[in-house]
This record gives sequence, structure tokens and C-alpha cells, in this order.
Amino acid sequence: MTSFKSEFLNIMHERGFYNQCTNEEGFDEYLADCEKRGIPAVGYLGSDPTGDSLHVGHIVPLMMLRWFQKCGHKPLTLVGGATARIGDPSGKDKLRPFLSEETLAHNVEGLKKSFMKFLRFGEGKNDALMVDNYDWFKNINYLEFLRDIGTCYSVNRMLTMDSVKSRLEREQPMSFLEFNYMLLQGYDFCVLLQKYGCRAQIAGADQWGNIVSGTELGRRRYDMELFGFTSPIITDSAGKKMGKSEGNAVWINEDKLPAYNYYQYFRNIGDAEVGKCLRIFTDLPMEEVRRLEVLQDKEINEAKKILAFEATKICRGEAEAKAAQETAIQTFEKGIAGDDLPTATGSKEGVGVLDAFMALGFVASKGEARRLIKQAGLKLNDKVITDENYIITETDIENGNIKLSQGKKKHGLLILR
RNA sequence: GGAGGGGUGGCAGAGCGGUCAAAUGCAACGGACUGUAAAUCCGUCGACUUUCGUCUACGAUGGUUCGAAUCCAUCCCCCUCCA
Repeated sequence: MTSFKSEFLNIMHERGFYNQCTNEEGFDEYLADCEKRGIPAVGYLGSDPTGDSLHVGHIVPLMMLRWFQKCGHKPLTLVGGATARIGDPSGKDKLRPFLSEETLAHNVEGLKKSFMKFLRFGEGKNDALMVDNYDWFKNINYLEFLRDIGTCYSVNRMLTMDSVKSRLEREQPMSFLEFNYMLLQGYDFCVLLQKYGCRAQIAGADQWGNIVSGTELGRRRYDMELFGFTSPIITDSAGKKMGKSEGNAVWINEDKLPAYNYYQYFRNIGDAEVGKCLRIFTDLPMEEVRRLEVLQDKEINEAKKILAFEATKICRGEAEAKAAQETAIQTFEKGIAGDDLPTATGSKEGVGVLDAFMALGFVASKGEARRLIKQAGLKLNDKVITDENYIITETDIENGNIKLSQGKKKHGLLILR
């Protein structure tokens, strides 16, 4: 096993966060030196506010930053207010739609909330700081920018960057606007270097090109070595990106997804993913991870519960995680309905089954509910519903609840009032 | 500015006057098997009512026709090449 001098890189390697580094030895030396002298190294993670919450796919670099902080270093979280106005061409075939000012402002707030779940912000020497690149880009002078920064970039080189090259190869259009994206991100890095002494950028593997853009600019323009460090893109055993549940993204912010659903996402993870997820999505010590990931067959469910609980705890807090877990145990193991299940309300006069499932949001239309009934996919208090015209009334209350289920995994409560 | 190509359901992508609610693939969902896993098999996959049926939908608006996603006109948007 490779051994690094710095605690941070050792952890990254051991937990499966390590994908690629611009200069492994140099970065290791730098970090080890900081750690030894008790001076925090400064590293940043950038994210464009193209949505109003991050989802599990974004957690990987966030967790890296979390460990970075735990190792005594100082994380910066950059919100790409400016870069979101451009659109990162990496991995995209099309120009992104422009976002309105209101949407951007709303998204920035959402992003900040997401960040705060994973890092400790404040004024202390290794507390995290939030910055927005719109602050330095909004008043930038185009001519100066071109002369200062543009001279450091060779178009020949830019054309070889993957984000650009793949577009050209697939004969997809790329606007000049997007072409400039890497200059902005490169410039960000250097601004943070000058303002905060930031020498490291941490991100997902898809950001490699943009990171290199920054390290090269740092060397050319400021004669400073910057480090880039990326995580692998986390995929499931089928090779698909993780982070979708029931066709929807698994959001970090609670207003986008209840803790119970968040918990269930991890509870339902594939066997093959358990070890990987324990390393990446939880803070559990490695001895514990190693113990859990070797569990087989039914026992692996215990590992999944711990994974789900620990992951939910980080993102939603311990109380929420406990409530979610309790509800899951009640619902799935004891067969009675837990309190944290999604609920819908209906009239005391009685509610048609089709409407009840609509109200819970389990089905998008009555037609869909009918189909599911034909397929024996809907249940009322664990009994398969066969009559689509059935009216649910108070006589259906069992154990104090009316439990509605779709398939085996989606459960909800109906409250009559 | 000139020439050409294109805009179809969550995505990809057929259809090119009726038999089109629209092939096929992916995704998604339900069932069987299981462990709230994976793989596999079966089924479903616009809306309303389910029995017939009705309505909305193939960039937008008009038109031709008994009948249009399919033809025509105008407009909007996208792409490629040339200048």
C-alpha cells in the first residue's frame, strides 16, 4: 500500500477518494509540511449554482473537503455566480440555458445551505469560508483580463482539452462563451491564491481540465505551483452515475427531499456498493468499515442500515437520521407504519383510493393508479387493493393509521379529517 | 448576407397524407424470485373515463384536404458550410 507523508492524502487513498493529482509528491510534501507546522493549508471546491441544491453526486468532493478540514486545513467553498453565467462545457453537448438573476440568487442560497452541512464555517484559523466568484468577475475589465490572463493561454493547447476536443469531435457546437469557461475557472484559482493563499483545488474527475487550467495559469502568471486533486466519479456496478432514486435526484437540502427518503436511498444501495459508500459517505473509522463491508447475504443489510444512518446523520443531523431509521424499521421490519412516512390528508367523508394515491404523490395520474391496481401494485394496510372505486373511510384505520403502499418500498399515511 | 440540414413523447431516435397516442432502444414503474440487494423473467409506460369512447400531443400560427406528425405559407429557434 502506498504511504503518504500527509495525513490527508493517506485518508484520501484509503477511503477511495483518490483519483488523480497534478503533482502527487509535491502536494504530499506541502500538506505534510503544513500539518507538521500546524499551519492550515488552504484548498477550495467550486460549484456553479445551476441548481438550488447539491445532490449525492456532489457529496464526494464535499466529503473530501470535510476530511481536509478534519486534518486541520482550511476549506474554501466557491460559489460560481460568475461561471454559472457562462456554463461549464465539460461533459455537455449543448449550451446551457441562461438563468435569470432571481434563479441565480435563489440557487446561490441553496448551495450555501448544502455546503454548510458538511463543513464548519466561521472565523477560526481552519474554519471554512464561502466565496462567490461573481465578486471579482462582475467589474472586471475585459481588456485587462485579456492582456493579463489571455496571454497565458494558448488556443492550440485549449483545443486539446477534453471538454473542448470532445465537443469538436462529436461535431457539437461550442460557443466562444463556453470556450472561455476554463479561463474563468483558472483565474478563480489564482484569485484565491492571492487573497487566501489557496494552493489546492479539490473536485470531481470531470473538472480535471478546468483544474489544470488553473494550475498552469498559476505557474505562468504568478510563478507559483498550485495543486489539483480529483475524486473518481462514483458509479454503481452497472457503471451508471449514482444519485438517482425513483427517477429523481437525491438532494442534500431538506426542502428538496425528506430525511426518510434520503435514508432510504442509502438503505437500498446495491450490495457491491456498500464498502465504497461506507468509505465515502460516512465518517466511520476504517476498522469499522472493513468489518462491515465483508458481511454477506442477509447480514449485509446491517451494514446498509449503518451506512444509511451515518450518511443521513452527516447531511440531516442525528435527530433526523434517527427518526428516519425508526420509521424504516417500523415500516419494513415490524410492518406497522412509522411516523416519518409521507402523509396526505383527506376528508372524513371518505376518499377514493385513486385520489388518495394521487394526494400522496405516488402516482401522477388516476390512469397510473388504475394500472397499478391491475398489476396488484397498490396496498391498503398491506392488503392488495382490487377495487379501484373503493372509498377509504375511518373504518380502515388500523393501529391508529391508514397505511397506503405502492410496490414494496413506497409507503405513506392517509389522515382523515 | 448566401447555400443546405433540422426542430417528434423523460432522453436517444424512426415515421414523411389515413391502419399514428406515434416503431425501436434506454430510463422509469408494477409483479414473480429474494435480503427494502443484484441478475433474470413477465407486464406497464399521454390525460379523462374504462365498456364503447372522448380530449390533448409531433417548434408556433394559419391554410389545403373527408382526413396532416406527415403537404403549403408565414414566423420562431438550432446546426453545418461559404462570405
